[in-house]
Amino acid sequence: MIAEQIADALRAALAAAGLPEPARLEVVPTTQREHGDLQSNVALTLQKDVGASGREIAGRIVAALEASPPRHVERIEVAGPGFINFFLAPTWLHEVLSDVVAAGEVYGRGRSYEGLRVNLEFVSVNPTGPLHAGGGRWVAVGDAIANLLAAQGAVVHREYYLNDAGNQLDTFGASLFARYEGREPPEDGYQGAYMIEMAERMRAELGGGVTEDEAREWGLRDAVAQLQDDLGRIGVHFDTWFSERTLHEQGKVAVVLSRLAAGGFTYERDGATWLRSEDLGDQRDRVLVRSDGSTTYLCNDFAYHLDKIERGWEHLIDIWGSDHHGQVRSLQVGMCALGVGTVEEPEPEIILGQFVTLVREGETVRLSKRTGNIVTLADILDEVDPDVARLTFLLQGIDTTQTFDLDLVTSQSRENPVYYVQYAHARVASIARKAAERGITRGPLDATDLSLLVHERELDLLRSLAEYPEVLERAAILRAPHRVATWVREFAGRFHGFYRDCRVITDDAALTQARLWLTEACRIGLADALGILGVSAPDVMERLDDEDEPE
RNA sequence: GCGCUCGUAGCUCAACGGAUAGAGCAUCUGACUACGGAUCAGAAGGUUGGGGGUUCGAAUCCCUCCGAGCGCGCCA
Repeated sequence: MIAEQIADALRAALAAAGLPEPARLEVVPTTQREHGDLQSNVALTLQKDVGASGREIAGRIVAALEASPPRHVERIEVAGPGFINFFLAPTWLHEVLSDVVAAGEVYGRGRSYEGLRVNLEFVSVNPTGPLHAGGGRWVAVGDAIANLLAAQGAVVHREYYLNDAGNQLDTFGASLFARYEGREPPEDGYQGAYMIEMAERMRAELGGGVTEDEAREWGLRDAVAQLQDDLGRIGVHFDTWFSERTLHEQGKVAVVLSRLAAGGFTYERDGATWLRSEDLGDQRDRVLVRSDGSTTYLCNDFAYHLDKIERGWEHLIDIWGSDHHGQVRSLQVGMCALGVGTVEEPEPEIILGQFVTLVREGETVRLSKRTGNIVTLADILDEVDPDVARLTFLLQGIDTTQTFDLDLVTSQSRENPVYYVQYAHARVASIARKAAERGITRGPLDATDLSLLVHERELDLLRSLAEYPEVLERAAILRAPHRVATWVREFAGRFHGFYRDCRVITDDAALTQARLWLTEACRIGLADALGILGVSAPDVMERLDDEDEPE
């Protein structure tokens, strides 16, 4: 990579000029063309240590650099308060094209997490009903993060934690049973209309004489089947559906309790067993075993996360809704007491996501599975492509609440950015088809004169491709798939601009060859980024007619 | 009351502590009888909620105030 080459040259120049080397030496793309291609702030960071102005230090560095200029560098200048700007010859971008094509499907992959065995748990909503629309955010984000980590060499396991034990399920069972018997569900039960349909299906399948226990079990299986169906429709597969019950059946919860007790982390009060979590850094102590002998969710969660470690996963990541932020510390300090993770690097890592606000006709739609006012993910998928749903959820970072306008996403789904990006991909494929029709095929890359690619549009595409590996790496490290979405939208925009200004198939055979290879590199970038996001990259898109235009 | 998260164009959102804060939508003006017009070019739109501080440099880090969301159970 050119940035590393220049960073190396900078280090040599610093040594030659008798200057110290900063802890972090940055060489990054410029934000403005007139500043060149790459910039370094190294002189600015040294001002205090060296006791000279940024411009003065930069001047000394540049003088040393120019004694033996790095490859591809045409010009170096000192700008502003002391930035060092590098103006590169287009040849560096032609090498990028070769790199992309040579790497093919693995272009952009990194090794930040090479070999790390990661267990990523996400979605994990209670099996008491369908996935609601906002849950789609966790589905899309979790799957994309899994892809990002895998692209950095991690071995990623997607896991769904099935809360098939505990109060929620009992309440759910009681509600279903009540509907089955034609009664209203309990006051604190599940009131949703889907429960009535579920009860009818159960009656059709099992007939009469069903007990409450049987109803709960049937409902559980039915709800899980629905969840799996919804997830299948949006194209997400979980490697493990982990049953909470097995933790109890295999005595894993009891083991956790005895280990914590043996470590002196627990005490008895008011007939309950408490964890000394405040001493460990939590806001207060937490109950592990209630006075009725049952274990709390937190206690079970310790057993669950310990089990993940025992199954061989080195790093645990959970994606939670922000309403659970109060539990993060409790879980992490407890795991620490159990010998998993440290204060500095706690396990599990928790990614907190803000909620989705659904808006319909300008009004916020309040969701509640309990009261039954629910818009499901399936409802959304009935109206839009899974690709549209996925990308919509991936457009923005998860640390702010997302407004999901149902009217916009459904009635104007054709204006969704997903089509903008997919269209770029389809255009590449279309060019290839058109070339084939005319009997033009790509020759060997090493026999292609890439130096013909000098149009600003062409160079912009290659600049984007050059940055892509770093975009992927940062997105993985920051757990921020929206960065990939941002990149691919910009890249698609650059492709559309190129398409307009640079005709690929022309009478100029040499230029046609070079541009065909360029479009191939673009295809690789588009397809890979879409793949990371879990969005398909079609070769053909349905033609839109004017009659389809909504008025 | 205490804690967590957030506040950027009319709207929805970007922006490794970097130079003049960027896109899309909406609005306005334009574009090839063309490799697919689900496209492209341009205009307009900002005191980054307010105020302090840290430093060469702050939307970003710290403090404070204002506003929003969410937590603070022997619920999950």
